[in-house]
Amino acid sequence: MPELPEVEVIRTELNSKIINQKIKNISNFWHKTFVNYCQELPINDNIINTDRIGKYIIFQLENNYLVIHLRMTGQLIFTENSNFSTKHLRSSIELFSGSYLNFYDSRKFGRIYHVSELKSILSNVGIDALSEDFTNKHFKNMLFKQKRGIKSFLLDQKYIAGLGNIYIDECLFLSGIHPKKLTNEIKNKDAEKLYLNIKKILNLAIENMGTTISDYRTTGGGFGTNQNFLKVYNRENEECFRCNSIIQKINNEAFVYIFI
DNA sequence: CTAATCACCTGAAGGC
DNA sequence: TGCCTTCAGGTGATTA
Repeated sequence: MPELPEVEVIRTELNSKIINQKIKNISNFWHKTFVNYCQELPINDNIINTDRIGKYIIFQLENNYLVIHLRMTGQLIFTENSNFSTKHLRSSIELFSGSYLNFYDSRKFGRIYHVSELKSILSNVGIDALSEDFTNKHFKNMLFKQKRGIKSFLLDQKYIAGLGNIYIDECLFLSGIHPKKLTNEIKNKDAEKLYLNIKKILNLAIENMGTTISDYRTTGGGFGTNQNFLKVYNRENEECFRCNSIIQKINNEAFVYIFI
């Protein structure tokens, strides 16, 4: 499912395609997908810039923003003409260039918000995991103030934004930390290791164009390749690469792995 | 405060 | 073939 790396690949690809393009029309085919907090649709607005916080993609318009969350199955597909599939098409942004940015979403969980202020949507979203302001010190401050399972903490977007099941499992595995380990009991050295692995694994996944397990696609409809390098996610009942024991799943929530 | 559960939705996969 | 159940899991709301 799309997490920070997938969303960042999509944002980067779109950046070169839609900046300085003018919106001609927006068509919506599922009543909940497009959430308009403004008076009108942003027709005739220029797309000035793109940004990303956690799993949210942000299009800065002239006076307001489009904020997109793909949730589980959302896809943003860019096409240069009107010859495209309408299966699972929930929203379509037509540009004056004749191109379309189409939002496909089989499960209908994804959203496009049209807002005049970002805080109306992003007020509960914490610091982006790849932000330069997200430092090791900042991480440890948040970590040691909590007393909860480390995976649950990392999943909570109000502290660190962008991590989901795939990359949390990979980061914890690489750091040798059990997903249910309590945050306040994690050793200083392990916390630092985890911090560095978060940055490392996210950046590697971006280089690999994201992880395609089922629905994630790049804006041209292509697959990522990072699924070929996963060490623990999606490997239930397979042998651990480190100790050869069998990887087990707990509560649909996390993976357990046994160390030598 | 945290944890657990449900709701939102659909399609794929597996059992019978 | 077909019906039924389970599972995938991001987020927000609700309950304990």
